[in-house]
Order: sequence, then structure tokens, then C-alpha cells
Amino acid sequence: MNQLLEKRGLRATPHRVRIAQKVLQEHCHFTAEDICGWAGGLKKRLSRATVYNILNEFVAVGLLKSFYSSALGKTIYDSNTENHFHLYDTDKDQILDVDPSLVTVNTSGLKGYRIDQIEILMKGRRR
Amino acid sequence: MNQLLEKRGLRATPHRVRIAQKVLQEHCHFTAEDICGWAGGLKKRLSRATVYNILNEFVAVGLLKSFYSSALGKTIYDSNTENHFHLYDTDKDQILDVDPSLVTVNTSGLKGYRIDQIEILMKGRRR
DNA sequence: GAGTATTTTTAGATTCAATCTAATATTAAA
DNA sequence: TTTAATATTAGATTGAATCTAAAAATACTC
Ligand SMILES: [Mn+2]
Ligand SMILES: [Mn+2]
Ligand SMILES: [Zn+2]
Ligand SMILES: [Zn+2]
Repeated sequence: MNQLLEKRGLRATPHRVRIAQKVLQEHCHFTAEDICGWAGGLKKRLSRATVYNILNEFVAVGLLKSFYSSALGKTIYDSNTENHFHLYDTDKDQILDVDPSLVTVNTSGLKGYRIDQIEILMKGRRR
Repeated sequence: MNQLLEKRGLRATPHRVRIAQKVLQEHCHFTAEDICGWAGGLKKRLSRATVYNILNEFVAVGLLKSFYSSALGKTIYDSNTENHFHLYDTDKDQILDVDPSLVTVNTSGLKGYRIDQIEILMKGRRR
């Protein structure tokens, strides 16, 4: 974990390591407030500023991605940094990852434009 | 314009008519603050509450659509209520409509889910 | 080690879009 | 009219996110 951080130019401070352990071990979606609320076995709670600082550093160095969910009205941090899309399960009230191979997008009709980024947010439910 | 409103169950009050004229005549993207800032040849400025009330009523009855732009960090109201996608032109700092026929999306790989809504936000620029 | 510079963390203030409140104004119905 | 329903309002409030300026922790130099 320490090397993971240092390889990206971030000093492996206790707070960064603690958040990294919580968040980078397995793919998950979470909000900044989730981390603020999470004590993490610590004596003192992390400051809100620290949480936002660290999460946004993680995004900047590519350890996390983030996107705004209109469904939830806040920024979601995503430890799956692979290219993928999102499906908001309206039954479970939960954001699911969608492998991009399952959704084919063809933008070749868009002549005259170079598309740098595509974000797909689906809403649905189990049938 | 009055019939347009009344057909959807909204009384054609002066404020609603004024905003409808400003906003429904041609396809455009705008923010609530755009309307608040716009005097509209009126003696008194519209209250912020009124602007949000009316715009959200228009969305509720299908005269407008709205979506949140992460690029701009606020809700965009859209007088194009046809199904379409959005391209944020990073050069012009402007949101463009993309006809859905120009972008084909195939979600049939997503077995076990019924997709009710797809939102596609692209970023790009003229080539 | 001490001393100094740099980075990190912090509590609380601030921002800003958006909503809410509770009173007033306007329109409709009786 | 009088009364009821609807619309508009200024300002307060909310809540996510950022900013500030000071304290704490860490690294660097001698
Ligand atoms: Mn959450
Ligand atoms: Mn605008
Ligand atoms: Zn994801
Ligand atoms: Zn549009």
C-alpha cells in the first residue's frame, strides 16, 4: 500500500494509508461523507478537509475516479479505475459497474468532432 | 403560448408566459441563474424561488428537460425535449445536442436488467 | 541531536446551487 | 363583494464542496 502511494508521488502518511486500505482493496463506490463518517478504528475522526484533499489527490494520480450522480445528488468516488459505465439500480438504490464490453457505443456518426470521453449513466432494475 | 401551458394544466400566468416565451421558442440550454439574471423587459426581477418553481413545473409537465452537467457544476435546463444526447465542446465551453441517430448504443449485453433510461455525456471538440 | 523548511492535517468559515418557509399578492369561484 | 385557491416573493436554510489560516507532523540540513 505504501509503495502504491509512493509510486504515484504521494507520501504514505497514516491518513492516506488508512483511506487507501479502506478504499482501494476492492472495487467500491462511496461518497466523501462515507469516509468522514467512517471512524476507521481511529481515536480521532478525520477532518472533512483532509478527506476531500486525500480523495481528490487519489483521483488526480489515478488511484480513484469520480463522477457526479444526479440520482444521489453528490460526487461518487470509484475505486474501479478501468473504463466502465454505470447503472443505477432504482430498486436497490445502488450504483453498479457495467463492463464496457456489454454496451457498445458507436459515435462514428458524429462527423467533425473528436470525442475524448464518453460517460454513460443508465437507470434500470433487475427484470 | 397560453394554450401550450394550459394544455399541460398550468395556468398561463404572466411569469410563466414570459419564461415560456424566452425559453420554449427555440431549442436552448440554460441555467436557472440565466433566467434570474435575465430581466426580460420587466420592471421587477423574478424571485429566485419563482424561477425554480416555474422551470421545475415545466420539467414536470414535459415542456423542458433537465440534467446535471458535471462540467459546469449545475443543473442545465433543456428546451429540446426530444430524446437526444449531449456533447460538451471543451473548446467552446458549450453543451451541444447530439441526435441519437448519430450515436448507436447497444445494451443487449446487459442481461438480467431492464434499462429504463440512458444518459450519454460526451466531451470533445471540433477536429 | 537541534534547528529549519516543507508538507500534511485541522476546525471552522465560506461558497454556491438549490430548496424551503411563511407571508403577501394575484387570480378564480361562489 | 366575500372567500377560497393558486402564484409569487424575500429571505432563511440546506448540504456538498472548497477555502483559510493556523497547528501538527514529517523531512532535510548541519
Ligand atoms: Mn454512499
Ligand atoms: Mn448558462
Ligand atoms: Zn464504477
Ligand atoms: Zn439538449
